[in-house]
Amino acid sequence: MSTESVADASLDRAFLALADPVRRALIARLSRGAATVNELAEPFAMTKQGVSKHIQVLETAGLITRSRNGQQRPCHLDPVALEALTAWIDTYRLEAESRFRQLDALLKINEEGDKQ
Amino acid sequence: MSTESVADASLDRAFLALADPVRRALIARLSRGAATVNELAEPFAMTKQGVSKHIQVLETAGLITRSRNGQQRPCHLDPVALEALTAWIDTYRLEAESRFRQLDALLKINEEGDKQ
DNA sequence: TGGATGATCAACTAATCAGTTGATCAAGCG
DNA sequence: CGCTTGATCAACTGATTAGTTGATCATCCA
Repeated sequence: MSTESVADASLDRAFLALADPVRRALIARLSRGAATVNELAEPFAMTKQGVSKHIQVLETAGLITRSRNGQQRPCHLDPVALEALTAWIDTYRLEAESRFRQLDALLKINEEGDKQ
Repeated sequence: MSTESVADASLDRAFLALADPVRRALIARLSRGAATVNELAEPFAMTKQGVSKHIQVLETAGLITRSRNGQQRPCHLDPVALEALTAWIDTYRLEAESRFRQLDALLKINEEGDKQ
């Protein structure tokens, strides 16, 4: 296993970006389609600057991209970036699950042995 | 879609726990089997107290559990907690991917129309 | 009992983060 | 050109985080 996969600073930014309910709500909204800062800011009891900062965090983390439409700069969710995160988690989740299954099997064998 | 799924404070803690290379390395190590604080601390240029704090963050986030073996308190990775995170991400990733496919199909139809 | 070991608690510092206000930039419109 | 609107930049405050040192707790063992 490469050490990079845990020391990668882009994972720092991506997971940190998800560690905030406002940013998760932004992602949930963007999964239903692109939106501008004003549209994204509307549901929140927060200034537009505040939301803009959150969006910058998401963009720096690579989770969203921006386009240009006149004055507006719509945000788009990037599914590929999200997949990189699930891929990281699954690497270790599946390894741990595999271990658990082996352990269960081992315990079962010992139980059978005890009966005899 | 429930609003809780983005405002859940346990997701805050879990994603924040992953937003640190030391803690990700601990998870990578624990995916290969349980380990004590001393064992986990060994590879790091950090005090044991520092590593112990990271472990507490992981435990509070629900990503690991502790058991008791005499003096030792081994850490175990919890695959179920990891799966909750991939499940959250996948909800929005799949939705966004589905949108992208629809958009691609739409563009393709317009291209065909232009030819005629 | 008394010492060694695994691990945590408490207090402190330096750095980072969330949110605000006020100013600024850039594009559209009369 | 002037004015409005979408969005960002800059500076600042309060809260949280990462890491340290020193002390304490709990368990094992001679």
